[in-house]
Amino acid sequence: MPELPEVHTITNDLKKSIIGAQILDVKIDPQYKVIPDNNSFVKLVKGKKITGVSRIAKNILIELENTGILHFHLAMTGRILLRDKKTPDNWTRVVFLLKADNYSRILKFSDMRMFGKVGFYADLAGSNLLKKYGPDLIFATPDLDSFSKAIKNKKSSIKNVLLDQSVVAGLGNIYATEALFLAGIDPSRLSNTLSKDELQKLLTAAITVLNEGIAHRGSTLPDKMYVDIFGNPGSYQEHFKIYLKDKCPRCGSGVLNTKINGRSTYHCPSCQK
DNA sequence: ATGTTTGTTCCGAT
DNA sequence: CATCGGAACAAACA
Repeated sequence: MPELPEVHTITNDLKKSIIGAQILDVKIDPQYKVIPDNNSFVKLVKGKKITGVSRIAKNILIELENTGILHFHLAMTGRILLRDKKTPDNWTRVVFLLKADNYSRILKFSDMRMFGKVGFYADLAGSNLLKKYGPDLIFATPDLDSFSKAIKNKKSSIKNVLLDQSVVAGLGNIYATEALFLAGIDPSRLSNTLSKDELQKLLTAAITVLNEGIAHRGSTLPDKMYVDIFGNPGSYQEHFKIYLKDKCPRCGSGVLNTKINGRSTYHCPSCQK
């Protein structure tokens, strides 16, 4: 599910909602496995105070006073929910009981398909999170030269390269598809055939769609899987130009739905060259 | 029953 | 050894 805009929205909302709270208790579904292991996780996290919330690429980090970092990756169907009272939520895997001076809340990690990850790390260095990412398209926008170099270094379709988080961090299947439409580039083009001008358009388009996604609090597809921490859907899906579309909004041509490296791709054969 | 699905990692081929 | 593409991870829905 979540690409950068969804993860960014969740991170910002958590930042406003849970900093200063103490984690009174942690419950893990015994069928579910966290890192390093369920027993150690509970021991390490229980009783700790939350001092910060941040995002690295599509990872959410909750900093705990003096002890370390809670790490969440939502993958395809992960959710983080903040509830005021006990509420039945599907696919709940880990539950944190939070207590602050003026409230008690329940923080839940839910994940239908269980591709996501929950872990505790004593520090960032132990987490691998610092190594594998290219520049964050929102926090550390690359300049054209470094973007070009990273893109041309790869031998694959431009769509596939945009999904490679070690090239640039943040795009997923939907926003990469939208960015390529906005830039007028055929997603199946080999990345090393793009001109400087096309790369500039693509970089600008990628940053634009991610910012618009954030402004609309993310995208919720027809399956309703993505919701924010309050359980509310995003609305950027109402502004998709090409993803899931039949007709090109620019020229009216039929949109082609193809697969590139196994991922569903939409493009206009007339507007994207 | 079969084919889809917002992400990432691992493995075999090149 | 590095890189790429496909399979796998697992669950629900049409």
